[in-house]
Amino acid sequence: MGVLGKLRFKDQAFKLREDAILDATARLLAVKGFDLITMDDVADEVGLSKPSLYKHFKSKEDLVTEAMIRLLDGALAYMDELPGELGPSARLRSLLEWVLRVRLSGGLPFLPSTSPHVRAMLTHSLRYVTRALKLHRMLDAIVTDAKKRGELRRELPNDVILYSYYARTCDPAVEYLRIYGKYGDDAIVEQMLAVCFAGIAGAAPGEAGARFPSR
Amino acid sequence: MGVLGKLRFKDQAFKLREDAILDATARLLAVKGFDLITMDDVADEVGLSKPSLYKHFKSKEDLVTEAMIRLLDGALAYMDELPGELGPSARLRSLLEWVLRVRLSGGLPFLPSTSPHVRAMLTHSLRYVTRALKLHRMLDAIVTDAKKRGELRRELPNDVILYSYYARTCDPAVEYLRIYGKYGDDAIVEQMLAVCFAGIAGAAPGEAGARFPSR
DNA sequence: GTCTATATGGGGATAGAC
DNA sequence: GTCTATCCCCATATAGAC
Repeated sequence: MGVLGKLRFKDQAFKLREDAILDATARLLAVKGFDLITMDDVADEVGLSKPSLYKHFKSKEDLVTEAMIRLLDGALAYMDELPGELGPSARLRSLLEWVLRVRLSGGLPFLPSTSPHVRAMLTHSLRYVTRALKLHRMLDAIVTDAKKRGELRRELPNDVILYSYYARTCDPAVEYLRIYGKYGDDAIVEQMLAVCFAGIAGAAPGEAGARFPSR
Repeated sequence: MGVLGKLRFKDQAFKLREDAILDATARLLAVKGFDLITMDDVADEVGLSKPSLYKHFKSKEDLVTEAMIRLLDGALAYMDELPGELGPSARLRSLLEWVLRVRLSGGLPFLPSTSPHVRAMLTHSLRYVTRALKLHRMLDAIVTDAKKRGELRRELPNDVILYSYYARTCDPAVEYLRIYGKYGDDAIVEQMLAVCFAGIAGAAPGEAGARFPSR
């Protein structure tokens, strides 16, 4: 072993510390959002000093981008592990449930929704965009399949379904239900899934479908 | 008239300028969000200098809170103007449509969703909370009524419906549809309403209702 | 690679003239 | 009440010792 083993050990430790930093970043992102995070916060959370952070990530934007990339990787890995016999609609449900549970356990920043600044930052990262596009295409195919089977409403365009779906992953209703509604995590997930897929409207189609011209 | 008339004229001008400031604030909030707005931005947008802003509003938080209050007042006024014969579900649709159209025309900050900081700030304003509570109670009664009529799903608790409804007013899907989907405003509003009330699931209840245990 | 100490810049808020 | 000029804190990022 010798020198090579030592180097690999060092690399491992380095990687572990990086993971710890990214964990802390994700946790803080979920609580404070991008703008209000300070590098001091992250450093304190990990138990490192600020300059050490900059040895790992060259800027705050880089750090946050990396955390978001890891998040997408988690989602992609989750999709890969789903059993092959699962139908398209169930796949969508399952992924949304996973994302909501990650969020409820304090891990996930509901970030892509936030400021234009953050969106611009992420879309300028090739590595992020690559993963986002891969996931998007995968989900787009699933939606198409689900519509074919009648599991999703055929009259809705794919992008309307997908963007609404993405929005549910960062839906503030989750926070409201936890803070004001006093629901447990399981109940929140269940309700969110129900509303996402079935909507809030009941069986009376007359009134529910009625429109009132605004202005 | 004399002195009194002059004073009233001055007050009117003052009020008009305040409205202009609040308009600009709302516009900027919609674009940049609370954290990224600077008082210089607002001053420039209105064509005033920064210290003059502070003659009208004692702090940035005060300014933004006031803008949000005016927004709620607008919603309350809109609800008052709805024709009495309109059913509960149609009232909900109509208000959501109004909010979305305000947002699409660049006016509305989808704020209450954002950071804990902003939420704390607003909940500490008695005037804001009063209005929010008034609107909330009004909508709660409407939801109860709608469920009774079968226009909304009876198995959903009121707060689940309401928080989901609130979340739709600041749904990032609107931005995505405009930016990537290239839809017109009318189409976006229509799709958003459809998804909100009817969900994305289709008529095949077997698969759509299936669950997959996460983890 | 890790720390203490510091440079730099931006933005909220104000002083003081007019 | 409006402006110009300024204060001052805070947060990103770095210099330099160990």
